[in-house]
Amino acid sequence: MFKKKIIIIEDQEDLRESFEVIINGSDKFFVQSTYPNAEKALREISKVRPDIAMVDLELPGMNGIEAIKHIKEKSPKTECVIVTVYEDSDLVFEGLKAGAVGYIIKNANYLEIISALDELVRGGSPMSSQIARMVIQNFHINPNSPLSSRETDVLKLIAEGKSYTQISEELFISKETARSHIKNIYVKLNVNSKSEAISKARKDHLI
Amino acid sequence: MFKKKIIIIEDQEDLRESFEVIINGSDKFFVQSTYPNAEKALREISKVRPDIAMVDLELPGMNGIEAIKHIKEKSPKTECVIVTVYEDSDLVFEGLKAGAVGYIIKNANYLEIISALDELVRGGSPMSSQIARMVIQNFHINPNSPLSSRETDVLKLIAEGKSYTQISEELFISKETARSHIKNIYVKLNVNSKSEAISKARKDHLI
DNA sequence: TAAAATTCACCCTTTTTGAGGGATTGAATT
DNA sequence: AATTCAATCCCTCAAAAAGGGTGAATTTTA
Repeated sequence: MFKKKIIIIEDQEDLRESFEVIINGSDKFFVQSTYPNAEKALREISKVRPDIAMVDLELPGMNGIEAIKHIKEKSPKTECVIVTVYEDSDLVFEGLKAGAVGYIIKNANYLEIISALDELVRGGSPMSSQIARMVIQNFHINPNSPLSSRETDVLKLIAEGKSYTQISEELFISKETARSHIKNIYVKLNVNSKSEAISKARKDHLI
Repeated sequence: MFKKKIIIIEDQEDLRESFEVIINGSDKFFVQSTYPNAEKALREISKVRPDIAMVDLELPGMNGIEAIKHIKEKSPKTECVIVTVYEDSDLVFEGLKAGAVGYIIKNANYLEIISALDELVRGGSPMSSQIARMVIQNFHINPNSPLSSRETDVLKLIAEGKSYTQISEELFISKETARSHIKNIYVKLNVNSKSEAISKARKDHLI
């Protein structure tokens, strides 16, 4: 088994060093290099290609969210872990959306850090259940939808880019019926085009 | 503080009863009623309106996934928890997508069950880090996209239902350029319409 | 330097869209 | 019993959009 190559992007020197010591003390991981900001890390990421990047969310210059996006662009196989003081914040959620697969709390102890990294390489995502809830709620549909179930069916197909004709074929109704539903959807959502309907539907989690 | 009202939908009588005993032994929860299948539960759900529904995934008749969907329709405020033997499966993931907010393993002990329910009422989602990974990977984009960044920009707008003209306006390019990009997208994705492009893009997490 | 990405133009035909109308049936609620 | 709502279907019309083909200039990047 090869040790997993890790880089650390963290502006606080003490933290950077304590993480390094802890990780280098393990038998599964080693720290390849550390960076005080995202810019310096991004300059080398393509050559270094680490297995794991630990990214602080609050960095001078480019913030952690943007850093994660760039890392995933330049080195897609690198798994990003958020390092944060705030256990449960929207910021962590943004980081996960940007491409991170989990996060580590700044004041975590040796065991917590190593076990989080362990979970990671075993294909898991270390995160609190609060964050997990935020994540899954993102693809739960809104139970207070103003639309009828048939209208929701139609809207889903609209969101897949289907035309009136295609929708009518998939739902075994006439094209005119599909158009009727769509007109009613427009009235209920207060929009007047497919694209507006899709935007509103996604924003309000109607589909 | 009122105790949280729970219903259990589980076909195995022994499990149903042991869950009931465990939960009724806690000071924060009580079992209002139990059901051996989804159909019977759904007949009463609108009147009972439990705070929490514990739903087995493998039920005779209607399965747990469908049951969860129906529960969320009829009683949106009821939080569904999956009860399953398989800790990490696509089935659990499907249940979460259907509207569940977490899951409990069938052979969990008293403490695990109560702490999972506790996490739930505190706004968390009890789940393993393996499941968490599956969940977040659902909104990570594919780093091996065949599309250029500009093409991806265009595709995102297509997925919002935008027309050639709207796309050109939003990206400050001419309509013909937008068409060019779209034609190239069609070739790269091997499709020949907007709807096909959207389907493929979503399936492959290109957007 | 060569390849890829980004930009734009003009040809063409067919389909779709959105805005107006209106109508019927059946189920659920009051 | 009355009424509302969902779901189904039909019509017209003009404007917009879509999709296919072909070619080419410019910039960026590997």
